[in-house]
Amino acid sequence: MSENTALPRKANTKQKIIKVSSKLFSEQGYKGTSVRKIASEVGIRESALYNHFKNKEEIFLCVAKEIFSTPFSKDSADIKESALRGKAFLQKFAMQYKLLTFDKNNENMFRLLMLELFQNRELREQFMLEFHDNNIKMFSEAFFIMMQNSMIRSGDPMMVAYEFISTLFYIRLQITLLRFDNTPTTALSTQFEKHVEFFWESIKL
Amino acid sequence: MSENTALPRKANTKQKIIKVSSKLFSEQGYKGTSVRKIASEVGIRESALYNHFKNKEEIFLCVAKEIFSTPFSKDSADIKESALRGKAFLQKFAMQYKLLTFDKNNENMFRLLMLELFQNRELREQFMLEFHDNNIKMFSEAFFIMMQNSMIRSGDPMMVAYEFISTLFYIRLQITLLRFDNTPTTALSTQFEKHVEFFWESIKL
DNA sequence: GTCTATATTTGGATAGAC
DNA sequence: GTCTATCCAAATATAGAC
Repeated sequence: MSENTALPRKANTKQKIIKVSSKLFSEQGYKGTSVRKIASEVGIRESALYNHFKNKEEIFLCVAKEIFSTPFSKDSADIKESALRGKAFLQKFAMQYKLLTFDKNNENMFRLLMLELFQNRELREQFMLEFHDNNIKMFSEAFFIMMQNSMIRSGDPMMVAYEFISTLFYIRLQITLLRFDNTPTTALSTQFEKHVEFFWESIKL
Repeated sequence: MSENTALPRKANTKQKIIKVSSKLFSEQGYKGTSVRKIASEVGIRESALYNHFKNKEEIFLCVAKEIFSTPFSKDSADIKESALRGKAFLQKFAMQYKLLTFDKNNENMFRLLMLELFQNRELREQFMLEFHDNNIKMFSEAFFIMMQNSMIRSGDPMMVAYEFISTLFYIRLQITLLRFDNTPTTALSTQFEKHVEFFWESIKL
């Protein structure tokens, strides 16, 4: 067997640090996670950590970068086309949202975001931008098109977007909270679908 | 002037500690707030703090108690009556919710709740109960009554309750985030009202 | 790149005088 | 109830040998 069958070991210490930190930060928060704990869980001494990162802050920033690296494809090019599919468009988005909610890695990053939201101004601004503004913008466009095509009742497209998104976020927060305590989320597992159903009934013509 | 014109001074040290801690915890979180900072802001030595509280944890618990002491009157006795008022009932609740959102003290407690939500299991459970379950229960009742009286389209009352509450929460979170950075909330100031408008249009018969 | 050793700071908490 | 003094533990970070 060649020496890199599984992992290149040494060269990947940095990756391992990121992975471990990612887990710890998302469970205990920034203040609650000590460099000691990170090092010990990685299996090296604290001093060795500083060969890979300047300080604790830099480790955090490296981890935090991943929070907003969501693989949501929002090609505003084909929004027009997608919007014409009406309910199916909403369903597709809600399903992607659901997948993210239950994806282990995205779940951790979402938890980290919530944990540090009020501790980190930059995180707040990015949250507003990526979680809110961008989605509002996209859905405003979509709902506007639906209105033009008499698929839904007319009104302020941005308002409709706001209503649609807010509930998705709330469901995600609730599920993430329950899962953190290993509480079953069965009652909520179909909430995303139900939301789309209810919402479409509310706006369709 | 008698000696208790303004404040009884000594006897109220405990109250001052609670007030100061309340502010600090809600800004920096539990870990981010040191007993040193609390004592210094109160104007006493750390050791003196321990005459009033056993330890830091006890101070926090004392502060945290206030989080759920919301003065929401939910006399389930007059729910029946209130529900019959339909839209006005939703408006009234939304306005109370709005007041809480902008009330300085409630704002701090809400921020503290969000800050420690993923750090404190008991807080999570209380959040689920007080912020979610109780409201869902009340609104389920109310919407059920409205359905029976053909005021709104029929469906699962709990689902309708969920949709109504989730957006309120989202608005509150967003406003609290903005205000933490002293960002103007003008764009959101009427969001509660708009939500009720949109929502009522969605369900009314 | 990792280790041992150590510097330095900060934080929670107690003892005992007043 | 508050103060001074002090203790102890934990945490971030660096120096220098291997």
